[in-house]
Amino acid sequence: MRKLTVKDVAKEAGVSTATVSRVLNNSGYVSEQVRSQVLAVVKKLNYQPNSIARSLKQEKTRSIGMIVPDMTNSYFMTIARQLQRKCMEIDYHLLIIDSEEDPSKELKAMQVLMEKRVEAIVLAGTGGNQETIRAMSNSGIYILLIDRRIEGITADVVAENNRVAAQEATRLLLQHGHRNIGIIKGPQAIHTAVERYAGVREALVQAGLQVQQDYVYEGDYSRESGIKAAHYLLNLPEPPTAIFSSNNEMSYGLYLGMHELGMDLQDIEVVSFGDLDLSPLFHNRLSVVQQNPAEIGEKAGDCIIDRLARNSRERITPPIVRKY
Amino acid sequence: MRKLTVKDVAKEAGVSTATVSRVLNNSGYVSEQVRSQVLAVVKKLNYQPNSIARSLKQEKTRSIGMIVPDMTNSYFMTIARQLQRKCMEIDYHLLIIDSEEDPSKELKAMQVLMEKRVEAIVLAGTGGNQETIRAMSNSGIYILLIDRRIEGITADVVAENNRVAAQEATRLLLQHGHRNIGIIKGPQAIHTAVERYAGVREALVQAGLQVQQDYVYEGDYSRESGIKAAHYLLNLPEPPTAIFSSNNEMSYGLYLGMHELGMDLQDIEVVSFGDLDLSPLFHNRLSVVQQNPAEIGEKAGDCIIDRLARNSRERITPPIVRKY
DNA sequence: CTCTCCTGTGTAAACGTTTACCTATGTGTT
DNA sequence: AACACATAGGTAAACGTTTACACAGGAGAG
Repeated sequence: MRKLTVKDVAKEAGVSTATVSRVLNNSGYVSEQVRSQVLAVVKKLNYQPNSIARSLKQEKTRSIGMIVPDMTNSYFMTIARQLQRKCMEIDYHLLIIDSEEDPSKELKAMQVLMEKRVEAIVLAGTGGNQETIRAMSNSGIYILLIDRRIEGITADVVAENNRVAAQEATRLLLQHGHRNIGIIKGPQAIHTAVERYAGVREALVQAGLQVQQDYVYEGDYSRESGIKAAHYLLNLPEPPTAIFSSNNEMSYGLYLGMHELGMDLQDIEVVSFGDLDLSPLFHNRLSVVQQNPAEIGEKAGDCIIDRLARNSRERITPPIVRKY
Repeated sequence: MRKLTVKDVAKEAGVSTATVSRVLNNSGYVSEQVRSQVLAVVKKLNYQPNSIARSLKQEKTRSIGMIVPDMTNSYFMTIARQLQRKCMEIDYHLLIIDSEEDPSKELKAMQVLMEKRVEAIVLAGTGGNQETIRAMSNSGIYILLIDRRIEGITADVVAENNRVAAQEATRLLLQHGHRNIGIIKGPQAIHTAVERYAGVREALVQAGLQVQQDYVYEGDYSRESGIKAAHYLLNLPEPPTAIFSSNNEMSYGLYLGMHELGMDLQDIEVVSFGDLDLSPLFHNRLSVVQQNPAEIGEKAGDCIIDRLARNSRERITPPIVRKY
């Protein structure tokens, strides 16, 4: 029950291994006669080429790596799915690793991907490991940042325009007459969190208000921190009448916290970055900034294909920065 | 900027490639002197071994494949995360592919994994491809079914006891006095759906009731089908006073549907398989069957390690069927 | 009729590792 | 002194592909 090799096929078909390879790869010249003969044998023996050997010889692994900060978050996995589809189309495969928002795990992941000789890395980073990222980029591997920019790294980026979106979300609250707005911001190591917070501040300043630090709570994008934020903000002497929440997990936490406090969910107007399941049920008092992960995945795939197509190596182009 | 090989390291360190390899793998004898010398060179040149070449020579890829029916579903990805952790521990990596609940994509995925020479496949199947699965299993690769059994396939399975859980969930509704219970069941090609439906029926029969087909709606585990189910069940001449929903996505749909119909969410008592985000907010009228994906991932990892540890190949043991 | 070029096929050398086998020391035991 | 055995390290052959090169026959051009 040993695995078959190209030699077995060659022998059975009465040709050389070179010919078998040519048939399998549609390369070089091979007569129609022999071609079908070989294919018949392949089918008969149920031969499956060893892609490891192929990769070694061709010095191409036909694989790309992806590092996400939370594998259980459907936002990132929607990106991943779209990317995987694109990869499949060009016969590549996607190797997904979860960094769990932990820079040291991220580092490990990058090393693994390097050893696996992936041809590109799609990275939604934790914000750390700048030196390693730079080193890898210099060593020739294509690095594409998604969702989050990373400070000090110049590379292609596919991301949403968090700042403008946050501005608009904030303006919505202002238009509804709120002047006392609570802010649940994300961890300031993460680019999206910084951008969103900046957007909120800008909108407030434009409206002639100033940001009161008392009304800002820094969470870590987790549900638990949303609960804490709720307890903090809603127990202020003069609680906010509206809250901006920087991501959906924290918004879940916010609602859970309100529930713990015995409040009616409608007591506060909320605007959340990222959709919530069941959000339609809250629609009178909840607005969300719709994100479009599928589109990010799509565009990331295009970037990758673009780069891999031109056999790379030669050009040292300035990074293309794409914002959507 | 060519990639370094073991030869480069050997030359630089003034030793043979064999010695370098021995150092890197902690195998065979090598003096402390030479060892540190080699390691210094490795560090200095920033050499990274090519795991492709290693895999080829060793005929081990140190990789395992996983096929899930929905990559964006946090249930499966929680399993995946746990599994990936386990894999990392033993220096394996996990290759995750999304079948999107589509048997033909599943087939493609299996072929890719075979060519990649993964050492095991963890499969949450679509219910199809029995012949291929059998063939692969016969060809020596270890196949571990998770979450869902597959008809006609004998293999190790790590799954929850859906039937008993569904029974208990149903009994809860019965205890609350409901006699008119709507059922949203899942696609009958999928094992979990069959089991859950069976559990519900059993509980009803035990209570001396009989299943009325009018009150059973077959969805496809998607949110949309949950919405349709709501419209169907709640527009019956005599609508149910309680509903059993076979998975969480359909439960989301159910609530969205109720909302569309202008109903109060509290009008109906619901028991759902699989937790919902924000479910605490509904607690008076919603109960959920808590699932434990992390535990499934954990146990699946154990199975894999177990099997890989004994160098396999020799034993033809009867499959271990594990139910949790 | 010769020269060139296209077609079809085989031979063997890579790709970058690991490892079986060999040789050479030293060290302790009898 | 003779032997066994542990230590240390080199040589070269694999692993399963792809592909550069070589060669041969046939066709078309001059």
